Amino acid sequence: MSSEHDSQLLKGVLSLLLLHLISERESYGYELVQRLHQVGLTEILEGTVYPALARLEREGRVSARLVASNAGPARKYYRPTVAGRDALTAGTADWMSLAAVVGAQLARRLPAEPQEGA
Amino acid sequence: MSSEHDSQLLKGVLSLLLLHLISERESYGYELVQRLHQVGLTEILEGTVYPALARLEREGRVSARLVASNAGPARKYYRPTVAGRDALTAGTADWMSLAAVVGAQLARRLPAEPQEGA
DNA sequence: GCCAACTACTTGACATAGAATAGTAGTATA
DNA sequence: TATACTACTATTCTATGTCAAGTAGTTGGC
Repeated sequence: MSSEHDSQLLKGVLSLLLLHLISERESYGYELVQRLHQVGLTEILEGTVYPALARLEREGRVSARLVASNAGPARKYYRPTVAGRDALTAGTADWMSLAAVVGAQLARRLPAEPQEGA
Repeated sequence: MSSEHDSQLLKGVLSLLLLHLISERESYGYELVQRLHQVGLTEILEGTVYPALARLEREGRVSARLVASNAGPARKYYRPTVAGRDALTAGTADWMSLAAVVGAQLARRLPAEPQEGA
């Protein structure tokens, strides 16, 4: 349902999600795209994820290591650095507090509509 | 607390909030900045809100009328158009569903931490 | 009547980050 | 060696928030 013209809404959230996912389990770009699709973000493309990972690496929030694959080119596995975990914690708090405000405002428009996103 | 380096997190959300606020009550730019500050978004500047309103107007999502003020220049009062209300409804649904996913993911990082953002 | 202060809106240069698209390269299989 | 799938890289475009400055109307002190 919906989630077709998010575009801007994803800004800033994607890097947070990526940090979270690799913090749950070391992962590589291609797989991260699939994991994002699995949790419902089906419109996120490789061309969005790879640059985001490169940004995170350049900023020192994730570290990467190449691991040979038996089904294609080597995979670049990412895991958060200490700075990455800090950023994730801070970013999560940021997002939570903004979401609380936004949610409180926008929720008024959906008086008692059942949500199935949980 | 926090809400200091949101920057990107606000993308797309601001126009939604503006549509919501003027849909609650017709309002003008200067006042909208103050209303945003009141609900907790204290870092939003005029230079952010006015261009956002101009964009919404250019896109036909809000209409504006000038009303003379007794304490300064004329105020430009905004209210949503039909397209604006549609955009608000669609955008709210979009945000809610994204927030559900993001919240479900990120919430795991804060097992039982009390939130005071409500 | 002029100047300061406050209200309110406008504008333009800038940075960030996601979208779109294409391209490169490794492995396997036929 | 050609095809298909996996996986990463590179380039360009665009939307939108930030920053900073500026315009203009009203009021009040002097």
